[in-house]
Amino acid sequence: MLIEQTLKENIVKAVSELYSVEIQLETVLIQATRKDVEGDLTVVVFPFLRYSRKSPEQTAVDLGHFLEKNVEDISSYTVVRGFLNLIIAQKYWVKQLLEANAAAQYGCVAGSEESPLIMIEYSSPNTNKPLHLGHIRNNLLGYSLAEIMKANGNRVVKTNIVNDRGIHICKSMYAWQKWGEGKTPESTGIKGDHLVGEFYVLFDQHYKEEIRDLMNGGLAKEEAEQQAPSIVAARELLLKWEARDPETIALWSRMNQWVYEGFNVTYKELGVNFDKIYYESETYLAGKEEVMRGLEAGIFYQKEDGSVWADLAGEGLDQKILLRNDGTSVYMTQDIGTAKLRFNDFAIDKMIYVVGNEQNYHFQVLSILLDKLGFEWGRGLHHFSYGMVELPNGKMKSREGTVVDADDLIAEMVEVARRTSVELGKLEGYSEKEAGETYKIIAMGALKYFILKVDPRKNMLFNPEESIDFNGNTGSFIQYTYARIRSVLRKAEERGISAVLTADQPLMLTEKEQGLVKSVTLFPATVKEAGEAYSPAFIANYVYGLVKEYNQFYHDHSILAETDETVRSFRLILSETVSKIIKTGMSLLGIDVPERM
RNA sequence: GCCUCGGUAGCUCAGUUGGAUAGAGCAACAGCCUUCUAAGCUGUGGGUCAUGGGUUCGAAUCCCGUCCGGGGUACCA
Repeated sequence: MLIEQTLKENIVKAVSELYSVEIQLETVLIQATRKDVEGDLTVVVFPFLRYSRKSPEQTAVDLGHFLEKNVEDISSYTVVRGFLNLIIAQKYWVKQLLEANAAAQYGCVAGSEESPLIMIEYSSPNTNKPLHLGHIRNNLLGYSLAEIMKANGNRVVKTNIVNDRGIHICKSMYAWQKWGEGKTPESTGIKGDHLVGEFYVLFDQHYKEEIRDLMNGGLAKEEAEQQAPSIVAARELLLKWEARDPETIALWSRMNQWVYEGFNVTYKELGVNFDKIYYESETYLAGKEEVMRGLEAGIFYQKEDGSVWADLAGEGLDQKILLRNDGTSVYMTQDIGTAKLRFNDFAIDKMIYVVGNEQNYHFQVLSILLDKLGFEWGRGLHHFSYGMVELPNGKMKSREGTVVDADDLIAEMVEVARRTSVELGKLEGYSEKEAGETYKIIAMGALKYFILKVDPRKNMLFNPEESIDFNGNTGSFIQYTYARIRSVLRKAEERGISAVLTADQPLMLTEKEQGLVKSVTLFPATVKEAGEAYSPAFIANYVYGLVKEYNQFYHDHSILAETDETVRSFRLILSETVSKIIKTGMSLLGIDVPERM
């Protein structure tokens, strides 16, 4: 059992005995002692002054005396400026370390059949263009979130809603029909999603030209935008699609298939996957049905032109359109249908949507609408909202071509990792295949960590020139530390050194060793906290802190050369435990760690 | 206009439920490879935590105002 809990209980007892007041366990605050002050854990005594009616110093002494007497692992205490600093017996830290090292999945809670079922939606691409940097952030956050939720003992279903229908797809389809010359991924050697994306761009180019020509011919901008032949043709395709025109459907399936094959390659590179994929083309009708049901039930209302609306004035919001006057559905309609199908398919306890913060309003409304429609889970939807990725020259705009393509970025990261590794003379003796795999692990580690270490809620800046970094607070630094520990452990094995240690063995720990063990014991709380706050960044920054601390320890202490067997055993176990935590922590971020680098 | 989220070192970012003297990395400068991997370690310089008030033993953190920026705001997804 962790000592914090014992301490809290004893402080409650102490306050009761000394000052005759019963306080709540939660009001007791215990934190790690500052590095420059003697002690391990610090009790903040200020909240108790009103009960003790004494000075902070005197109150701290009262409590310190009580704890020293009543808690076995407390060896002594100091009082500095009203803070009670407890010094904990070294034996306790050794015991904690041995427990951590022996645990099968230290810091993680095993789930069961009865564990809450959490569905996490992430990725959710449109099928008219390849994935870009913004999608990468989404995918990494979603995957990591799922891993963290699992580590906290939940059952998790990862899901993806593919926006496979709509005017955007028809634009690519029309461009391909008109200018495609029968090109396919096979005939051109171009990845399917990129090929379709090229036609989307092509469409936009022609569309813009047409608008310009029409405006030169005297039309107003709005009229030109409506009358341009390309957009008229794309709309026709959409109508044909809705009417299930066989030829249109065939082209639609064919081009979407190209995109899926392309996406799957990128997903594999990113290391993300899904348990269940929904397609908008299969859910939007269910949404329409729900809206019509709501209309009949009087929850929604219809305007003269036939469009269907929700009045959310009572919620402090506006009017929201749900069906256009031609009966076609909008974004919201589809999400209603998708949500309904999901809750039919799975016994979901909690639904989490990983979607950018530009859609905060959308999810606020979705939650209310589902609630109005009588779904008791409507209010419980959780929108995991994250900020945008910005480039040095501003936002990414796909139409303006200022996007960082996911595949290009990954390829570039791998290349830089390879070059750096070769320059540093690492991986000698590795086969080309082994080395290639390691470059990939390093490259993806750098990319993933760079994105996940940032607080999801905030917008983040990505500078392609500077961000591809392998030094400092990076995934590579963490991987490097892991590889080095593994190397030490291999050497120990080669030399026939094994670690033998029990908690009772007398041991004088150095300040760095003790600090490191303390950080190790924080890991389970970190995972739990991250699970509640849904924050991979919390895990990332913890792991970095631990690794930094380990590196300092590593440079100050020899591990293998130590002559004292007890000390050497302790350091070996400490190193091994740290490496296990690195591996677990990084896996919660979806990052692999290499045995060598 | 209204709603919402941000503003911490030159740059990119941390900062647990309010706790002690605000922390890393990058960039700059100076050191450290014959030992277990130098993708590392050590040191120096760098801060009005946007700003003004409030709450209290104590505020980067909570509340209010102001300034700046992102996003949203009735038929794009």
